[in-house]
Amino acid sequence: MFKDLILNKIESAVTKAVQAGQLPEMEDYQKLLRCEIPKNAEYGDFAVNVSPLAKFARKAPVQIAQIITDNMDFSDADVNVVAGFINFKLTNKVLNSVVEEVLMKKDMYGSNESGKLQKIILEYISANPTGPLHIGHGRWAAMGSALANLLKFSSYDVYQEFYINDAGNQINNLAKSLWIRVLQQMGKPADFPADEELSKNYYTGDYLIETAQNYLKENSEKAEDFAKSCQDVLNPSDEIMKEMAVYAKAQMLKKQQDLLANFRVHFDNYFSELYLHQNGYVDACVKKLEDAGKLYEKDGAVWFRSSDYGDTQDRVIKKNDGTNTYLTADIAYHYDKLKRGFDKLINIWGADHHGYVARVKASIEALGDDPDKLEVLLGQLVNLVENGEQVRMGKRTRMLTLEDLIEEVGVDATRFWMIMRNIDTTLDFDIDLAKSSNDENPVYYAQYAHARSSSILRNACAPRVDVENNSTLSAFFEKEELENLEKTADLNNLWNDSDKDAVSATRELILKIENFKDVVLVASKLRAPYMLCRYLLELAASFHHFYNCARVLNVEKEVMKARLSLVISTKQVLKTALGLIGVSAPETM
RNA sequence: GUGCCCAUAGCUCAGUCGGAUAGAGCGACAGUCUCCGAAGCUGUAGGCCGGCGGUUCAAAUCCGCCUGGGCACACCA
Repeated sequence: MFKDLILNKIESAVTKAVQAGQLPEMEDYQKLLRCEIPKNAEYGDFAVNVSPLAKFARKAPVQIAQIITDNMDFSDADVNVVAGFINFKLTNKVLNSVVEEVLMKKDMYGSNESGKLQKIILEYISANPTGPLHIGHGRWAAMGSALANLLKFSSYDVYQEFYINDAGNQINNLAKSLWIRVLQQMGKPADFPADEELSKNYYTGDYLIETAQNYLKENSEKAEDFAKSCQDVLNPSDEIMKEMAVYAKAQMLKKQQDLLANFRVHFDNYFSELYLHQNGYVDACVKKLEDAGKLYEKDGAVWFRSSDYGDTQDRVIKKNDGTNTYLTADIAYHYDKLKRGFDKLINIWGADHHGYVARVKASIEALGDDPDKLEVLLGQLVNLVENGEQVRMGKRTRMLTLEDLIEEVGVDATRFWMIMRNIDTTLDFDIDLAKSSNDENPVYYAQYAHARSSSILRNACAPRVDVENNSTLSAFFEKEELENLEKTADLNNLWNDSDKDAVSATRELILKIENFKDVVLVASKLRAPYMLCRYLLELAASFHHFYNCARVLNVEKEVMKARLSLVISTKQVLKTALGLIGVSAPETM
């Protein structure tokens, strides 16, 4: 990366200056220096502000900048000093090397090794298998999968997991609800309680009707027997409950999984909460906390001393009816993750769960591990906007599921919009905009750049029509010729154009391509896939600008070869970046 | 009431460890297709970075207080 290269040059220049007595010894001064891209391109391609050194060097920033520059030997850039800034403008030769690098590394261009050896388990969505995924889940789904791609690209060893909350009361409610739907489908008198309080314990949405139909298709005889034996419709026997629970859970999970696959989200594992209970993991974990002296009894319940570890208060781990709380299973789950040998536990949680972070971290520490291994990304929620107004997800208005949304706006647009914003700002998802295939929709802007680059490459190899003579001309290039451009193209031809705009657009585009490496690195470090979206829009803009300033085809042959090399590089980076966020890179649109 | 997050152009948002004149997109206005895809490009207008203090050579950025919004404060999951 050029940024690193420049900082290295500065460091050796400083060393030289210190030896020459022009600058005093400065401890850890490197930390103060940052290589950045100037907002104003007139200053150059990169800049380093040396003002922070003024205090230690006891000199004015301009002087320091001048001393460093005088001691610098840097043939790859024009260097100049403005105030406390050292500005760098790279030579064309170095810019050529960027294009060469992309052509050589192809799919791997932009990847880095910063995450080497770190084993990460990334947990996200983790919905109850009690109904369809909603739009909020969609944000975690898109972000989580994009983050996984991104981290892998930075050489992290990423394992993606979905925690199924398939134990507890909600499942009983699901089973009861399915039973009512099954009876209804059999034509028997059955309905949810009319009382509003009581009906809260049922899933009254239509989606269980289909599940009931499927159940009857496969189990009609069994259902008849159940129906005969059932005395109280609202309180079926344990046998019926178990049957309904197992069936409903499996169906709901299957539906969720199918939808996620369609949404380009792939988990390495679906981890069942029930499994934790059934294998005694939860009890074992409670025992371990007890042995560590971190539990006590009060009011008939068992409490965990989470406040010993920074939580605002202690938490109940066993209710006075003897059953575990949700937290208990969660503690066991995270303990299990650690036992599986992961270095980092990254969770994506909705902001409404932020209160849980402290207690789960507390449990990790109480169980003798490092709480900093747990990294929770708290995501703000999604507001749906339609016709310029917020669609409340409440009971009265229509229920829009993730499936509905994807059907309405498509996978690409949904994913892009879900990832586009920083995770800690509330996302306004404007359905009308996301659906629109016009210039208001950023997804198409990025994809269009890819389609356009593809189109140029197609045209380069296609026979041409001579309108004046109504005859056919041969193509500019054979396919093989294009594939071997990195060997035959002389990239110096990028810079021969007397048109200043063409040259500066070329510079801008190449620098943007080079910037990709830095974006991947920073976005990985900050766990911020939204940066990829912003980058894509910037890269697309640079490409469109280049396209309008510099003709690629039907110019002098050597110029064509050089510019086609750049088009191929751009197309590659667009494709890689789109791939990381799970959005398709179309050849045509 | 307490804790977490947020407040930047008419709207939606960037601004990575404090640094040069605060940036995009949309919307508005004005240009631009006998030429590789006009889903594009070029230009103009638009800002007391919610308010007040503080730290600093330097604050949208850090600290304190205030205002306005979101979320959470269960022996629910």
